[in-house]
Amino acid sequence: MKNKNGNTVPEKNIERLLLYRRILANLRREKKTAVFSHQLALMSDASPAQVRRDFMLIGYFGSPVRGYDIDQLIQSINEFVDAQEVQKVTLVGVGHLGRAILNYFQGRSDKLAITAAFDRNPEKVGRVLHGIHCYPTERIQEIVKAEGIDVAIITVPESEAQDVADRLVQAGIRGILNYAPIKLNLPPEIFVDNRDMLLAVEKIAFFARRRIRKESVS
Amino acid sequence: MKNKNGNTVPEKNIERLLLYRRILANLRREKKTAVFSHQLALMSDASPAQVRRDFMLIGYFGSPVRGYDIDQLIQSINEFVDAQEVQKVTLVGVGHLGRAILNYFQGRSDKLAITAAFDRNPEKVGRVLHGIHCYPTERIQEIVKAEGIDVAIITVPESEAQDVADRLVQAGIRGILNYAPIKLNLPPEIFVDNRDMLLAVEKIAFFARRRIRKESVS
DNA sequence: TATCCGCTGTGAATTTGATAACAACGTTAT
DNA sequence: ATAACGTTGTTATCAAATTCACAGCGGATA
Ligand SMILES: NC(=O)c1ccc[n+]([C@@H]2O[C@H](COP(=O)([O-])OP(=O)(O)OC[C@H]3O[C@@H](n4cnc5c(N)ncnc54)[C@H](O)[C@@H]3O)[C@@H](O)[C@H]2O)c1
Ligand SMILES: NC(=O)c1ccc[n+]([C@@H]2O[C@H](COP(=O)([O-])OP(=O)(O)OC[C@H]3O[C@@H](n4cnc5c(N)ncnc54)[C@H](O)[C@@H]3O)[C@@H](O)[C@H]2O)c1
Repeated sequence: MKNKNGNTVPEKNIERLLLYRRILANLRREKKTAVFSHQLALMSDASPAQVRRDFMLIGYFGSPVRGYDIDQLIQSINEFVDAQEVQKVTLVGVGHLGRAILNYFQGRSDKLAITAAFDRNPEKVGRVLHGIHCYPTERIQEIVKAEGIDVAIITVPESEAQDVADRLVQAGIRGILNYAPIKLNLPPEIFVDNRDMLLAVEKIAFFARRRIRKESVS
Repeated sequence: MKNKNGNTVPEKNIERLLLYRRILANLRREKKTAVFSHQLALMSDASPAQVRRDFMLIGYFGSPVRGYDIDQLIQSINEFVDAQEVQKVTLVGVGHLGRAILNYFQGRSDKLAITAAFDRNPEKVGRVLHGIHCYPTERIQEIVKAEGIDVAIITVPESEAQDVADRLVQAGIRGILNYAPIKLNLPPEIFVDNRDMLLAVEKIAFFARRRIRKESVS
């Protein structure tokens, strides 16, 4: 969690870098080859100064005349945020939400791959859903360790989430994306991101009433 | 948009207040009647001082001896964040993700209700999914206006999202929860929250790799 | 009674994050 | 030539968010 200067990298910087990367990939598809900070700023709801600061962080330098070379910039972001090899991801709880996510994830990233799913429902175990093999929950320890998976997505019911999380951590997982509406109690070195759709709608409902002009990204 | 002191309310404060409310509701179910700031802090990953500051914002005062009365505190948060009447929500795109969300949402909130869904697939139109009637996309304008819906959840494919968002705004929507991986171009008074699962996993993968194991001191 | 205790509410201090501002520098126009 | 231009990298400034730290208080203790 330290950058080359020995300081910790703030979460927000990483979020923005990942967003820039997606935008850049789209621009490249449109045959663009270079971009200025103010253009990226518009497309990402950041300020031009912030865009430039973010690129300072990863040590990429643009040209005052041509701006940022899109291919090189993507490459620099890749080097900063990606692992050397593909990082493996697992999903636990192949229900409504789990299947939607498996479906969405497929082929979207070349540096992340969901390589196994788990469920405790015997009807789902053994099947292949959206290209992913589904194993029984009991085999989490075995398979996560064998495959070297280090990120997990939890989409089991609220009541099961803590238990599943404990097993995953036991098996060596380092980061969790948790969709169950509950705070997981885990050791501090595990990076957890909670995604609660109900809290999100409640927040939007609040600001929709109050007419705040703002856009948030996550 | 303004609190009692005339200042705009930061998004983060609202997020935390909504989280406290959920935690408080759980505590009440366990027959607890009061809680201290340091207890809430533990359960919400905030600091005790921050918890107290958040309650300053909504003007609720606890007792140094008994702490915060759970029922009263919930009531105060309700008064601050909830609308007078139920706020109506719609969902557009009843696919994998859309159905998962309809399923999850049902009966979870008494101040928010999904009262209509939309899809352009004739097979889905006219059906009732998870208790919600599904209408054709062409009727967005008509039904959103008639029902007075002011928040929308977008779960259509990327290529359709901007068009759907434009229609919704046209129909009077004030806030959008957008699950399509694209930045919506909308007037600034519309509150938009983008939820991108892929960016989330990328971020977690980054910190999962980099997070330093905290050594326990013995 | 007097003393101690643990918590709240909050002003002040600190930390963190965002913006402004500008020197430096190729490019273009004249 | 050289002046004007537009953008970058970066420092200085500003703003927001968080934490600190402590007065004040009601209850418990002796
Ligand atoms: N954050 C969001 O946007 C959002 C949206 C919808 C649902 N959710 C949450 O996601 C979770 C799943 O929702 P859903 O609608 O997909 O539910 P679901 O019932 O359709 O799916 C749950 C799946 O988990 C499996 N499961 C249950 N216990 C398990 C265990 N111990 N180990 C492995 N698998 C187990 C079940 O067999 C089932 O396949 C719930 O916690 C729900 O609250 C979140
Ligand atoms: N952020 C996340 O976590 C996440 C996860 C999964 C999917 N997604 C995104 O959510 C969206 C939906 O994903 P999905 O897996 O449910 O896809 P899906 O194909 O299963 O569902 C899409 C639905 O939208 C309907 N639709 C298409 N065009 C429409 C239009 N113009 N008006 C109304 N309805 C229309 C289709 O008929 C279908 O029912 C996609 O944009 C996907 O990228 C996001």
